[in-house]
Amino acid sequence: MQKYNPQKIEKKWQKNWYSSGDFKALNNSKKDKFYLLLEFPYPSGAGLHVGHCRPYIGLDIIARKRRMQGQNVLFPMGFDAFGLPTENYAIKMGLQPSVVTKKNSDNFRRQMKNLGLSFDWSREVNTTDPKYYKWTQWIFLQLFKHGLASKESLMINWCPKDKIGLANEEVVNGKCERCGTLVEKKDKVQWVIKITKYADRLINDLANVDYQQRIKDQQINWIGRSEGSEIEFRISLDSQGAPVNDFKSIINVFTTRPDTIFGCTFLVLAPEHELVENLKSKITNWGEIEKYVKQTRNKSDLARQEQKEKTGVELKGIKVINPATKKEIPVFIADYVMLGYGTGAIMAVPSDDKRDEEFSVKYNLPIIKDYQKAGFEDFGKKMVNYKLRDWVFSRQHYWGEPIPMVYCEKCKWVAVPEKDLPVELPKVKKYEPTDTGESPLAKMEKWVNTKCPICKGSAKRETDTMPNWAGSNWYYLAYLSANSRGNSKFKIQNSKLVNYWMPVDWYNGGMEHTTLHLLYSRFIFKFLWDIGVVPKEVGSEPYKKRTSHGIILGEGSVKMSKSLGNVINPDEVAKQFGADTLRVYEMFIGPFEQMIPWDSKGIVGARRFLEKIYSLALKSQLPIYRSQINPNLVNLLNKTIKKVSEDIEAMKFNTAISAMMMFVNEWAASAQASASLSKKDVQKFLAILSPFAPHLVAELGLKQEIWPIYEEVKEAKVILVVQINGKFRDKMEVLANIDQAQAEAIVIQSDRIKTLVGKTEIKKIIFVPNKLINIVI
RNA sequence: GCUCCCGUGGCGGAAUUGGUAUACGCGCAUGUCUUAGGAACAUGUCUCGCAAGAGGUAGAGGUUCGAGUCCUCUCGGGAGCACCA
Repeated sequence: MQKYNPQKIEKKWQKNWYSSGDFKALNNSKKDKFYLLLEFPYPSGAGLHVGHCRPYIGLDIIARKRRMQGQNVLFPMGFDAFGLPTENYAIKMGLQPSVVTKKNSDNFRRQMKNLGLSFDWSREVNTTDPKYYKWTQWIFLQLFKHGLASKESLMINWCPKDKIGLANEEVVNGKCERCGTLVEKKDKVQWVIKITKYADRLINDLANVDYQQRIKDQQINWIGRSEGSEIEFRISLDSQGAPVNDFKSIINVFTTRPDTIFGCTFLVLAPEHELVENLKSKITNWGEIEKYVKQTRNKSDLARQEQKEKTGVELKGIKVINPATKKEIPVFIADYVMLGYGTGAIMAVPSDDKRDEEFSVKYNLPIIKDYQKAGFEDFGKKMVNYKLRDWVFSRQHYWGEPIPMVYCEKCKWVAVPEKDLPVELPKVKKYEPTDTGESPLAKMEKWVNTKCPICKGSAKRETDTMPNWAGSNWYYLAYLSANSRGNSKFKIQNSKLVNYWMPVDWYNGGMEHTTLHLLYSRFIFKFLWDIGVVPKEVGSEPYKKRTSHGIILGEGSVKMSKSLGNVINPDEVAKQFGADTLRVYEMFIGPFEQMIPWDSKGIVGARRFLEKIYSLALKSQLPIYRSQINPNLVNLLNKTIKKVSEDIEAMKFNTAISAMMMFVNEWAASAQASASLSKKDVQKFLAILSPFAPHLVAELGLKQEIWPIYEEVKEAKVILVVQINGKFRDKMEVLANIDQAQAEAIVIQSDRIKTLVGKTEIKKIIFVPNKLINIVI
């Protein structure tokens, strides 16, 4: 008998699939469409590791099954290749980033093919292709034209190591999401996109999509909508005792608890609040105030969060009137109040708020514990606040999409005309980031100096580039019109294709993108829908369903990382055990959505399973194993078909495989006794196995790639569990569908039950048809 | 601090609506084939007990004929958010 040799058969079938275009999706078809999407990777120099492969294999199984079920499946792949690591690597090696990108994507593609993944490679996209980013820039122009992109001066998060500005979403615990460096605050003029205008829709429309609950929760939490009131506090007297009546004399606070207004005994402003500067002339302790404000500005966000004790300074000479009690109360600045949230000012209610209480205790301020709340729920002006910030969209680096804007002294910021897109990245010799926070493109005078599209006077190009999240905002639309590698003529406005394919039926990606790419791309899709680029009937949500996989950890449950040297390369696993073994093992290792440690010993189980199938399938072609059919095995096959069909859709790949293992164990036992399966049934089993181990099944000769239909098994006899007082005592085979009286009669006659019950009185008998009988004594 | 998730053998983990706890795999043990090896094959593998039986899903209570599953509390682990007013 031949030995299972995956290395040989896998190469053969991969060559066959990828040259024949087996996985091509049709842009029009009578079949049902099914758009299955995976987050496209950033092609790093390190290549794929086994953690990347987990979602690829999982979704590949779904794609292959749906094709067998007769659907027109679009399962595309591409590369999101702009970004810092490539730029840094290119700088180090003295290469052009585009050269590095090509090399890395080629390697990623090779590795994916090595796993037998059924991507439609004819639709591959790459975000760094000028034909692609032409449309990324086009979207930016639309945002600008609709007033959703503007250049603003603001305090941004600045990573001193990467020398780049960061969006709020890219700061994790006060540190740069990418490199972990402590983030600084920097005053900069930046392009900002008004995602906050979509905050409510981004929350509300979650009701209409099928996302895992943890994903919805995280997005809702991030957007952080809270309803409350804005309340005006008037400044009562200046330091000279004269009334102040100009606009500066009002302090607006935001509160979610207007009903606690009677308990408000002081106000607190964020130290950076503009009113502090405006009230300078009235403040008697200005020196002290100035010092505190300076201290706050120098503090990092993390240091501000970590400090345990509350600090602050009273604005002496300033008092405000509590609009409910009409009493004069003092005003403080303190760094526990943030400028970025609400109005940057709060009414402190020490009786109801822990933080205010701490502050009151420290500075000896009155705490009123007993006051009227009822009837004041609507005090002030109703207002909604969000934690979500607008999206800082400028990056001071080379390897990104140029922002297609021109600055003219006369006409100010002017959009590059659409016909002039793409604004291509110029080839530069030096593209190191600068300490001044200026983009490396700024030094390219030839490129920077241009003409104003409006007045034709001299003008300068924007030299900042877009963040690495820009290209992934619309890539699911790019796949629709992509036709072949490097030659795609993308068109974003293609209502026929968009109508046919969108929305994406099922989208899987990492949890780490929930408040980044996933949120951003939902926002951009809604915008494209609003301006009519996406047909109305498609709806304003790009993804119908979103799932997330768990990451794979190294052995001993530590993170797999280059620095720990515990990264497992799928190429090596495939070389040693075969790609099918790797596929089966990664799916069997544990629940798909759960974090799981890699176990190099466990792989052999998957390999043994496939070897067993290989030899059983070959044996089953021998006449001796055909002569006798084992009906129990046929029943089990049908149950297995049902289980595997359901489990794949629920992403319970681990239990699907365990069901197939049980079946194979029974099959092997049956074959030992020379009773086996019909040719047709062997084909059925190979069919349900094929999404998991496609090479092996192809080698064993699956005749028709059709997903088998489960045949309901009508069992004549069932196993009835017998309990006494809820404890398992016995089981017996009885005819199916017998009633309680019949069951009782049979059970009572059993010697075992007779002795156990003895002479004790039977109080009650619980009967669950075809399942269980419980005697209560 | 708030929100969510999770605690089952030596290990990864199974267990429709509450109904035989530990499926499946790894590891381990014994044996077989083999010059040898194991990524081969066979059998066994929660605890106590010779057995009958008893106990057992982090701990303590509760609901129920019956609880890994539902409720309450405690302990432990993980994730997300965070002076968010």
